[in-house]
Amino acid sequence: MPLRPELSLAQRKRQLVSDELTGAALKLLARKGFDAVTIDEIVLAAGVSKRTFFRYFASKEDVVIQFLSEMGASMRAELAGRPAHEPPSVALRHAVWVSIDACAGHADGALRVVQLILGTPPLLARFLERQAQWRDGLAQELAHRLERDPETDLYPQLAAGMALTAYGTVLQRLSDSDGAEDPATLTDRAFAVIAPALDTPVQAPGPSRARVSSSAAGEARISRVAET
Amino acid sequence: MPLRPELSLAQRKRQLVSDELTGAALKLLARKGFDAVTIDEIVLAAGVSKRTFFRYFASKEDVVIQFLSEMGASMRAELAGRPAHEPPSVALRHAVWVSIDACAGHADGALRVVQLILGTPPLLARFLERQAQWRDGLAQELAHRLERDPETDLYPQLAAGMALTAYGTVLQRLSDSDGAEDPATLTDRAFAVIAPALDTPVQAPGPSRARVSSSAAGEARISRVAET
DNA sequence: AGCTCCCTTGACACTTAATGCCATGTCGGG
DNA sequence: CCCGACATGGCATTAAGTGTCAAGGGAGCT
Repeated sequence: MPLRPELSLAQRKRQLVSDELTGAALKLLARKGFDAVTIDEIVLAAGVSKRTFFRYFASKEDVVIQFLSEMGASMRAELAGRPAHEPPSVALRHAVWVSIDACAGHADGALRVVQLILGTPPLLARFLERQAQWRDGLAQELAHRLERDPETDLYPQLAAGMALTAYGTVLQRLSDSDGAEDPATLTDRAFAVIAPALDTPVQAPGPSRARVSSSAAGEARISRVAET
Repeated sequence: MPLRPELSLAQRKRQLVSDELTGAALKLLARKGFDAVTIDEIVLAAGVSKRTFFRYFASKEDVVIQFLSEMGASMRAELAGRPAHEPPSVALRHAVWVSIDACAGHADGALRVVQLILGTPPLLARFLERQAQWRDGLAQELAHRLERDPETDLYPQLAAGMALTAYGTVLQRLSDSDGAEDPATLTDRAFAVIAPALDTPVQAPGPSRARVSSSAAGEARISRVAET
C-alpha cells in the first residue's frame, strides 16, 4: 500500500537519479566548461546509461536550465499571492525577488551556475527562452490581477517583460561582481527605474490616444513614428 | 587591378553563395518547419556541399537568425544618429522602429521569417540571445549619450532592455495577427507604456535612495525587499 | 507463494549536426 | 608561366539526440 508514503518510492527513486545526474553534470560543467564536457562523461560520473540521461533531460542545456526552472512557477505563484491592492511595481518586485534570492542567497553554487549560464552562449539562449515562458505566465497573472484584456492591452506583456529585464540585469551584475554587490539593493534600484512605467495607470487603448507621459523630464510626448 | 570595383568580385561571389543558401534554407524551413529540414536538403537545393554550408553559417539556426542580423547594428546606428536633445523614449523608439519596419514593411516574407522564429523554440532561443547582444550595444550607446556610468548606473541596461521588450512585444503581436495590426501604432502604444520609466531623470544611485516613484497610482514606494 | 502489469533501465543501431583535414580548382599578381 | 591566397568538395570523425527492444524489479491480485 504505497498509497501515501509521502511519495511513491518509485518517484523518490526517480528523483534520486535526477539529482545524481544534475549533481554530476553541474560539477563537471562548472569545472571544465560547457562544451568541453560530453554527455558520456556525465553519465559515467552519475553511473547511468546515456539513454537514461535523455529520459530525464531533453538536452545537455536542460540539465543546467532545469536547475533554475521551478523559479518560473515560484515567481508566478508569488505574484498571484501578493495582495490585490499592491501596485504592480511592488508585487512584481516581490515576485522577481524570490528567484533572485534563490540564486544569490542559497549559499551553494547557485551563483556559479548563474555565471556559467550567463557566460555560455547556448545556455544563455536556452535561459532566455525559458524566461520568455515565465514572461507569458507573469503577463497572464498580471492581466487577471488588473483586469486588463491581454488581447488588446499591451501593458501586461510589457510590464512582465520589464520586470524580467530588471531580473536579468540584476543577475548580470551579481554575476559580474562575483556576488559582491547586494542583491536586495540591486533589485530595489532596478525596480526604482522601471516603476514609473509599471505604476502609470490607465493607458486607454482607444483610437485617439494622444496623451502625455507622466515623465518628469517634461519632454517625451506621444507622436507617430510614421515614415521616417 | 581589382582595387576598387566596388567589391572584390571574390566577395561578390561569396555574397552570391550566401544568398543562394539563405534563400533555399528559408524557403524549405518556412514550408516544412525547422526540424523537418536537414542541412543536406538545404545544400542540395542550393547546389553546394554540406561542408561549404558550415563555412557560411555556424549552425542551422544561424541561417535564419543572420537574416535579421544586421538589424542590431542598424538599431544602434540609428540611436547614435538621433539628436542629442531627444529624450530616451523617442530616440529608442526610432531606433527600434528601423528593425520593426524592416520586418513588417519589407513586403517579402520577412513576416513569415518572424513567425517561424517566434514559433520555433530553438530559433527563438538564438534570437533572444542575439537580442541580448543588441541590448548591450544599445546600453553602451545610451550610457555615452546620457553620460551615465554603466559600471554604477543600472539605467542604460534597463532602458535598452525595456526598449527591446517593446520590440519583442510588437513583433509578437505582428506575428500573432499575421500582419493585420499596424506596426507603427503598436510601436507607439508600446513606447507610451514604457516611456514614463525611460524619461524619468536622475535616479541618483547614492546610499540613501529612499525616494518616491513618479507613479500616479499614489502607492508604489521604494522599500527594502529584504528577508521576506 | 505465483502471477501479471507497468515502469524503468540498459544496450544497440541509427540519423543528424558540426568540425578537422587534405586535395583540388581558380583567380590574380609577379 | 609560375605562385600564393582563397574557396570548394569529399572524407572521416565526434557528439547530440531518438527509436526500438529485451531484461529487471517492484506493486497489486489471487
